[in-house]
Amino acid sequence: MPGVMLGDAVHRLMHAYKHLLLEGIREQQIELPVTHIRALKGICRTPQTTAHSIAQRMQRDKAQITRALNDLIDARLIVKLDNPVDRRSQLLKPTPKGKRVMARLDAAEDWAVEQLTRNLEADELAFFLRVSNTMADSVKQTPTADQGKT
Amino acid sequence: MPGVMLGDAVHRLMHAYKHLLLEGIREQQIELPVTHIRALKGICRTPQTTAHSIAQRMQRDKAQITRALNDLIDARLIVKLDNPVDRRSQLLKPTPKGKRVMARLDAAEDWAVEQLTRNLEADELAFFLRVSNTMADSVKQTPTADQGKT
DNA sequence: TCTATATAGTTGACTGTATCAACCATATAG
DNA sequence: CTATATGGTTGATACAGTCAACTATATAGA
Repeated sequence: MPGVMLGDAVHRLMHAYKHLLLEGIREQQIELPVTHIRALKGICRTPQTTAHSIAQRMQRDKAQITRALNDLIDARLIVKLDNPVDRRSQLLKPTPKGKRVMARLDAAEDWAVEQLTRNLEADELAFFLRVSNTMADSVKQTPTADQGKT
Repeated sequence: MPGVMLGDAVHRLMHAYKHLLLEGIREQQIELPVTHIRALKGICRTPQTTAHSIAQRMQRDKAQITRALNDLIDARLIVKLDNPVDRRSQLLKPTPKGKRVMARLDAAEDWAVEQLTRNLEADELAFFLRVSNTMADSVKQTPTADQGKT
């Protein structure tokens, strides 16, 4: 009967990760919520990104992305450039400052992940990732309440 | 470099679980946020529970618990009884209605877990739980934010 | 006993996360 | 040209999490 335990396990893990990450980030003297960090990471990692593609990759509501992006722009971490092929959207690009912050963010995340996984072997972590993604993916197959929103 | 992937994996899984759970709950025609459900479950499972012990078990802020408990009381799902051994606290007990709701909640959660784990073997799930808990637990060993703070 | 401190719980204020619906501008199919 | 789809913005709202101040009771120590 793992029914009860799975929910708690996920919840606990989520908090553990989030708090470690925030701790690492504070150490880097950066003040950004986790959502913003994830968005910035997406932008730094993929060139030619738009708000839409970020929203898709993060599987988040585009409204949330818009607001996170605005904060990142206010903080001078990213800029919007006109998209030559579609005037509705803009391409997102990190500023030099954004890249510097990203580097420190990566360090913070590495540290957080290291804390989280220090009692694990590499193969255990790989296994975890595989199973975790299998579970997350199995939602998409859900027949009921399928609204297919992208 | 699993650094990046772990965060996303946890995030994705958390959402998948939450949404499945809420979907199952809606199907049972119950309207309760996840926090409330987790609190109610804690109360139903353990006799002689207090707000404090719920907060501890869920690792949540006691303020949050207070409010969730109030909602559960308003919904006539639990009651507070005077604690004979400590007049500062009250014992929490599900009402008959609370127990009935809990049963349906269990069904909803079972369904959600089943959706989530349908592509997994039992041993994979067990392994996942072990690894997940190992990670969540490793936070507690953290030398508490003492990493070369400037 | 009186006092200090710890604990259980409540409340207010605030931040962050997630979602929905309405809306604007541009793109594109017919 | 019109209808519709898409990218993005905004407002509103609900949930989640946290912190600090506060009340009341409990308990240890001088």
